[in-house]
Amino acid sequence: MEKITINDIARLTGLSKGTVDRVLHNRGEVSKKSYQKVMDTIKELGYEPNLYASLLARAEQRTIALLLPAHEPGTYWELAAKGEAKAQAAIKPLSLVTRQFNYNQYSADSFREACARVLESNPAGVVMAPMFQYETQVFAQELQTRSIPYSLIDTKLETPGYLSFYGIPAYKSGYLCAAMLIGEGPVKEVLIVRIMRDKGRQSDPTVLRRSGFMDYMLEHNPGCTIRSLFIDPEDPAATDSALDAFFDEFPGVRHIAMLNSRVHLIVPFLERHPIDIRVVGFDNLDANLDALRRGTVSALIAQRPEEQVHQAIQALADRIVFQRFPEKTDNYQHMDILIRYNAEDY
Amino acid sequence: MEKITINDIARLTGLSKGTVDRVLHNRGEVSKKSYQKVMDTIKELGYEPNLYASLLARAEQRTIALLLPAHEPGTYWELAAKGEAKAQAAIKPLSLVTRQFNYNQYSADSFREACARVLESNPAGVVMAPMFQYETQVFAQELQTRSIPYSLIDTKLETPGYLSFYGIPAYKSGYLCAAMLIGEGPVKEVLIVRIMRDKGRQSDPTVLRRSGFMDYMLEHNPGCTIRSLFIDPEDPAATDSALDAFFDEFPGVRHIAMLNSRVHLIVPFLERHPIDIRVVGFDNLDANLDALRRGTVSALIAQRPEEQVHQAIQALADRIVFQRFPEKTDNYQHMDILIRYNAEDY
DNA sequence: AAAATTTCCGTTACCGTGCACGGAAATTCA
DNA sequence: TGAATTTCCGTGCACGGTAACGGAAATTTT
Repeated sequence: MEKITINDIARLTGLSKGTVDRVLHNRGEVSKKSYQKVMDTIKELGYEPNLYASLLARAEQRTIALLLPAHEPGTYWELAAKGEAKAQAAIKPLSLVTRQFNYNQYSADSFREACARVLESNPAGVVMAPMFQYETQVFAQELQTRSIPYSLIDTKLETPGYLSFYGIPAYKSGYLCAAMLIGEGPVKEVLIVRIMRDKGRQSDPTVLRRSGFMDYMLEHNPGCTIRSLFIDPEDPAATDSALDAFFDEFPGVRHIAMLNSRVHLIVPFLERHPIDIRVVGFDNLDANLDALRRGTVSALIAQRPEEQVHQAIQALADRIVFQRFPEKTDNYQHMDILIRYNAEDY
Repeated sequence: MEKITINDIARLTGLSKGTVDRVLHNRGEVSKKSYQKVMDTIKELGYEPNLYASLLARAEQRTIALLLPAHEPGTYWELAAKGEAKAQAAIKPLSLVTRQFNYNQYSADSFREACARVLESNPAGVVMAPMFQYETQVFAQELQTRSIPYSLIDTKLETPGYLSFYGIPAYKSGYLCAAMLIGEGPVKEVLIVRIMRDKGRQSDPTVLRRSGFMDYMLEHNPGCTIRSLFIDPEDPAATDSALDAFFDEFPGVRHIAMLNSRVHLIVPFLERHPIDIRVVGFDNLDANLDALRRGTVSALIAQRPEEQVHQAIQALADRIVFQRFPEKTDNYQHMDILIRYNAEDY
């Protein structure tokens, strides 16, 4: 089981390793005859280049671009950004670094502009959390022509030739949310609190999540009335009064779901009005975890965005450095259920 | 931002790279003074060895030994063994391989014998799931004198100089189990099904788990009667009749907990007797997951043993190859709550 | 046919570490 | 004090590829 090296090939073909190298990277300047001879004996001996030697000789640092929505402290995308740090450490020994590019998740223009910046940086790979179907496709197309591999996280938009996807199944997460909210028991009415800005937009995962929620309700609790209330994350006072007005009108509601990461927005209201309400939300933001530990929120469904970026970066690194392709393209992750008693070590 | 190499260190200290190398791998033959000087400038310049060059130069394979209880198909320890495969792939580029050594978890002799085999194989590191306090300490001692780093998983026994521990907090897991079983509601009586063989043994995590369970009951439901039933995993018929007898005597019981991974053992009984019983168990064995999906088991608390071995191996690899020490020695993992609706993508 | 190109290939100096080998300096022994 | 060890350290090759450089051979141009 001897290791075949480039020198063996050179010796056997009667050529020099310089020529063999030229063949391997087909950068020309080799006669047809020599080319064939080298290719043949490579195949015959099953030669495989030594990655380390190759990387050592090249010794350049390549970078993986991270294309994420801009994030304020304490918001969902900040969690994702945290995964970058972990991944950094892991890929550093591979001479890879990451670099983050942000865009405004409510502006396609800003996304386009961020894409341009990414391309300009000439990355070895890209991890992105896409929001805009069309723009993302255009970008993916461009990446493909430049043969830059890319992975998707969070939202799986249909784009050509992505290396891998990491995220939770959106529909099922809504279904699970409903199950956590009402269980099997009959409930007369539930409230879904939604974000005003999302009203027109209806991003893909939000729609799917709500549809999973609705289906669970239909299957397990068809008689239940589902009410909606829109709040403005920028305006806590308005949020409070909207909730006040809502409970004036529908005082019997005892179950609230929020299908996004913003459940902490309604926590102040809930804690001022000591009615026993069951509340289920998403994602392990610090503010959410605090509310969970205090008992104001009953359960959270968490999707570990840190893990998503971590794994996506890892997959890209494997592809870039080792030419390894992931076994599965679509990696749906486990949805974590957090309650008061298992949130501590999270 | 120039890359610091071993030559830079040599030049700056006025020594040769041979000496620097000896310091880096502390294989002696270096005077105290030189050692200090090298260490200082390494730290000062933030030198990090080039992985590729190192691997290229060495090109030998070292092995990490995995010391686990022997596992039949479909048992808890089989899950742990699965983590080995994942870790294999990750550490392969580091010229590391893993090798598994098994012992009978009910025989200290067999453990001792397995330890001997591990030592004989001269591993670069050891990951072990210990069961026997005394024997484990002896073994750990021996590893230390040979300066072989080791990590613990699953059960944290007090041993000298372990590199890291990965597992779930045993006490809290029992507490959580009780919470999942009865929630806040008052319950008159619950049944804990236990494994006969464990009766005398009382391994550390089992005791802690039960005590967490009891404390939750005491705090949230003091009036509840807690009954125990011992079953023999080797004898399904006896298990069935024991359960039959139990429910003849206490027909009112509607809540069952099993504080180990064997909840699947009582599933056949439960599915033949269509009483609406809430059942909570541990660990994502296939048989348990199936029962969960069918609704026979209400919830499982999973501890991802695959992750435990994976991370433990990774930590060891970091230590062995990069001389990097983990930030935290004790890594308590998150306890996953599995119910019917989030078990699919697990 | 000589000169000018072009094509093709071998040589060689790296890349950053690991480690065997041998020798100088310091220490211990006789 | 000289010999024998021991301690400590430098030298130099190996690991397997990469790519610049320059030169010989083949081809084209004048």
